[in-house]
Amino acid sequence: MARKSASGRIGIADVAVKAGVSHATVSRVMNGNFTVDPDIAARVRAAAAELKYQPNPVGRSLALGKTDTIGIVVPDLANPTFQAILRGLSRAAAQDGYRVLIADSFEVSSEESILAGEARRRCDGLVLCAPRMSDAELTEIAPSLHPLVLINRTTAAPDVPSLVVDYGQGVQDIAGHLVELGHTRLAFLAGPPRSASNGMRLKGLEAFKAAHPQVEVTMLEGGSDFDTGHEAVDAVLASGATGILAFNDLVAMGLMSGLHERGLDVPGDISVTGFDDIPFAKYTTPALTTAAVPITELGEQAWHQLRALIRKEGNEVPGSRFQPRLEVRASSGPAKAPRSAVHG
Amino acid sequence: MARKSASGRIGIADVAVKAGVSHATVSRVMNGNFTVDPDIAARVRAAAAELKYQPNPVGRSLALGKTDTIGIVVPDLANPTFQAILRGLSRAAAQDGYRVLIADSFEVSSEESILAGEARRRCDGLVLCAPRMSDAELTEIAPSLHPLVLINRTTAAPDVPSLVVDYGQGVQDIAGHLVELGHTRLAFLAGPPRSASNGMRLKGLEAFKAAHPQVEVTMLEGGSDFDTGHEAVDAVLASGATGILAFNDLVAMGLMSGLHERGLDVPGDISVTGFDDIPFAKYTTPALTTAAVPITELGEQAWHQLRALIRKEGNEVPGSRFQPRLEVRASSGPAKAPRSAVHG
DNA sequence: CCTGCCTGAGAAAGCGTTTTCTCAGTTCGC
DNA sequence: GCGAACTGAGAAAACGCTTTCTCAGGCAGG
Repeated sequence: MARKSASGRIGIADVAVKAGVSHATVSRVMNGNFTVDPDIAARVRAAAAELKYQPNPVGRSLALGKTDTIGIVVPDLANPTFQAILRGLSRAAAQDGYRVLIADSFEVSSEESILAGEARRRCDGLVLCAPRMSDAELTEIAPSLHPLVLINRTTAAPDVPSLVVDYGQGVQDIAGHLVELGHTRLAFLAGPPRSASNGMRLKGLEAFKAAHPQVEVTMLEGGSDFDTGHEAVDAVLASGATGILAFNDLVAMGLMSGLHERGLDVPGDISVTGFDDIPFAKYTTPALTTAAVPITELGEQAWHQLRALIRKEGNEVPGSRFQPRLEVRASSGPAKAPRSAVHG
Repeated sequence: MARKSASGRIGIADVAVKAGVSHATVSRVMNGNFTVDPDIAARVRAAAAELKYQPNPVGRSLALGKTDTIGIVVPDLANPTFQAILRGLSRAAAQDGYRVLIADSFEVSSEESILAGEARRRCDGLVLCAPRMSDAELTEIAPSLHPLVLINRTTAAPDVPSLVVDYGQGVQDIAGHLVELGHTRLAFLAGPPRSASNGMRLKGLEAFKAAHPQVEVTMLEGGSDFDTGHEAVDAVLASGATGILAFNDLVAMGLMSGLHERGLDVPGDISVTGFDDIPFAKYTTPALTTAAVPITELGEQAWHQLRALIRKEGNEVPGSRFQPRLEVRASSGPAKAPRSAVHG
């Protein structure tokens, strides 16, 4: 049976004695160093195969100073957006032989920076996903986290590319779409107050209001999940708006569900729009009008940026801006003509 | 400025010289070893704080022989079920100070075992999620992966707890529910052939058929996502069944969407049921009747089992069986009386 | 035939920790 | 007051690997 070294596992030393060479030589063979005599190399490979030797990555990492692992910290692993980013990131990184370590901060922003630091130390680089921490804190810790890439957040710290979705433009597109359909009273069902992406939406709406003074836009407090939307029915109806911009698709779905329970028709009575275009959006009844965000691609891009940083490629650090694409489906329709105030 | 050792980062050696002690002493202080003179300990702590010293986890891992990290390999990170398991696992592990490394096999079963091995070597333990590999292969590699816990799969290999959802019982519950509603012609929209959980459902249905000879159950080929359900409309209608058991909620949603496009009413014309009770299920129109699987809890339990293994607690390795809970909602209703065979 | 270059492999020095081993310096008991 | 037990901290080994350093041996050139 395979002999074991002091510890339980087979190590480079075992292969070395079996092949009758030094561990240095085994290492050379395993790493494709061609300064080894072919015969000896073959002997080593045979020994390694027979022993089923697999180099210990921890020892390797220590010697090489790299782990072939990157970290990602997200505020909430339950959020489909972050799941999609994780997926894109993981897939792209895997293609280059990197693994990903996840850290979920559960929306407690005070933990974020510790979590990020810990994750970073175990990895070769870090992706910080829509961090909830303050700008000051972010700028402060950013240098210690390098190589670092930011998603949906920017910072003054140097050498930190950031990939951001242009939520501001997205809501303007949606609002414009609703206005074209004849809606003059809109309502925005906002997201979590600390969310930077919510802030961007609000700014976008301000711009929209400035450009369309004739349109009334009511702001409603909200959140980011189904229940938020479901519970917002009363507030939405009270606003008198006929076109609702929900913070995201989840909220929109919750809202549609709530409206349906009240016997209201979407889009007959009220038009509802989402944001993100999560996979489910196509399959709601009615199918949800939303702004599609190429979110998986975002994760993929995050890896590419991070990879450039890790490899110290001189590429100036650009970051990118992603434009949402308006996806018109069945949940938005012509504004109800005031006269046809059908009850039910 | 903080002096740096040969490498870029501050190490234990830097703290040692700053505090005027040996690195051994610094290590002792950092690890709460009380055989150090309080004055010296204070000096060390001050130096560490001033230098913002954080121990390098890789060096630590090598010395300690543990990484405080566990791995999980999933067949498809896009699948809500695996996302939920990951979430539960990650949360539970984090509470004990463990991080999780993810590996996505993208449904290519040939890669699974390599992926699992690689992940395992970097971690203290592994969770294998519904692996697609053959029983033989699983049994073969299981010992080399220990500590290992299996989800939705069992193996003959010893010391491998496995957590499985009783899908067989679940489908029987759903079928029973439909029969109670008066349905006598059912159809099962199956999942991926290689999926073990699909196999369990099939077995459950066999048992059901044996117990209810008067009920006709048609088997239809399928898959595990929306599109599968959406494309299955024709096959479903052709079967003449009035009660459809979809492989999971996603398939059910796709199917409902397709039926809706054909102008058919759910549950008026056809009852549709799902499986899993993903968060979206409550918010479809109509809300989806399904079998709720406590999936996040599954991830949590997986961690507890794995933890016991890592800590070598003698607990006999039980594994657990999770019973789905029938969740009756609006998508299932009384079977249409045969006379009212409305066309379209 | 001797010097010098070159090839190839072993010895050894890291990588950054923890931990055992060792040994000064104290304290205690007799 | 002297050896024994004890305390506390430095030296060194260990963890498993990579890589530089070193050096023996082979070969060509003068």
